[in-house]
Amino acid sequence: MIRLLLAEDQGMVRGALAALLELEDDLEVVAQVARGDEIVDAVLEHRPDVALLDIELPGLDGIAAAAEVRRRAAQTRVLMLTTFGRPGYLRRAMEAGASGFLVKDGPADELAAAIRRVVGGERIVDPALAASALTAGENPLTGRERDVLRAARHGATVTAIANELHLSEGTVRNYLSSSIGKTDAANRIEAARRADDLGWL
Amino acid sequence: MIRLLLAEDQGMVRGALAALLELEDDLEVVAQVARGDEIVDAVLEHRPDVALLDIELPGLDGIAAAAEVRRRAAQTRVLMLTTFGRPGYLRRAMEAGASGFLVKDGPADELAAAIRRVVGGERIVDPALAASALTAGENPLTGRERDVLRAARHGATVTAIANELHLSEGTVRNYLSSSIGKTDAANRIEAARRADDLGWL
DNA sequence: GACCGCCCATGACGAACGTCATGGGCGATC
DNA sequence: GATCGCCCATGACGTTCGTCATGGGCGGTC
Repeated sequence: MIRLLLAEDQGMVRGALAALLELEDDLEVVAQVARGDEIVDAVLEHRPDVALLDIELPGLDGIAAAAEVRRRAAQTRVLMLTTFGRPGYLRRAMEAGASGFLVKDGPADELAAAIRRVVGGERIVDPALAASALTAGENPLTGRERDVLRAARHGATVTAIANELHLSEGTVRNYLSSSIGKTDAANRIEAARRADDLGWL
Repeated sequence: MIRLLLAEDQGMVRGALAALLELEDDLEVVAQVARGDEIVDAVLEHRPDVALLDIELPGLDGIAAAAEVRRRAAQTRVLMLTTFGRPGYLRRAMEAGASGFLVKDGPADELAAAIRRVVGGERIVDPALAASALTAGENPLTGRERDVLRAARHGATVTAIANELHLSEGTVRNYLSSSIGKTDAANRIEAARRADDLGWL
């Protein structure tokens, strides 16, 4: 019997996935959590064989939780399950020690199959996603560049960003300019969008 | 036996929801589709009692599909099931003739309960969402204002928008300006974001 | 027929943005 | 100890953005 932990913030999706997995004779959902910061405690308490983690979760993102799980409960394998197949997500998930990376777009029967393969020691990666992760390359943004792009995502002005990050306005413009260059964008918004799509933020 | 059609673009979520619903003795999923433009044909072919529709679907959005279903197969009731509880979505879904509106955030057992109530002739709406739909009011944007905001969402420049919509640049700036005013925003990006959050685009 | 809202356009002006040059401080690398 | 990357800052310059005034065309309403 393969014991599973399920971390997913949308209640209906979480319940539905649990129903789907319980249909399989060899799978058993032993814990469900809705927040990223509840993952580690639940893993330590229930000791699942596989932790199925969404990435975008309240409290703590799934990738950070994955790293923590690997560190504190090495016998639990981590399988990421996400809506967004962003190259940077895949890269970071793998660096965090995940055993696999699935996008929710795929067919439903792929999930149980992937879980069994992960338990068998395999690492699961969507080939197309792996290719785009390789061509996209490393995240070229520096820490501050990520900061200003994150702040600029929803249309904040230079003044607002400067206040938020305690920087001078000129410095903010400089970081925005270099970020725009690195993302091949025409302006801050396109830069933020591209960086986000690549999982760089 | 309540016969269901399921429209949802993410394969794993669709399969999982089907598994969840099949657990109920009185529910039966008779058709599943991944695209909005496949909904009407599938409804006409399978004649479900309830069509469970996601809103953001490829091909045709779920609200437009709902209107079409009401028109061509009036005995099939429509229950919207979406990730985003946007006031404008709710309003438009109801205007399109939907019998209910659920967000995926809710508990999984709410889904089957809502389906049974919809079959019984009730209309299901999240109270909090209904309140925000009422306070948000009608969509104040004109057709062209929506057009330029949609085009501006991802950082397109005035020149790019003007070319895309075959307008002069001054006209585009005017529409952006009025949209910014109506959304209480400081710039085009914030305006686009707010309008999007309210389901106005 | 007057009025109103939406459409489209032009011109002008101040504010914000994106770029470039320049420079100092700091830790890591060689 | 020199080099390099990242951090932060300033000043200057040209471009784009957001606003306002103004006006014509067009369809619907009172």
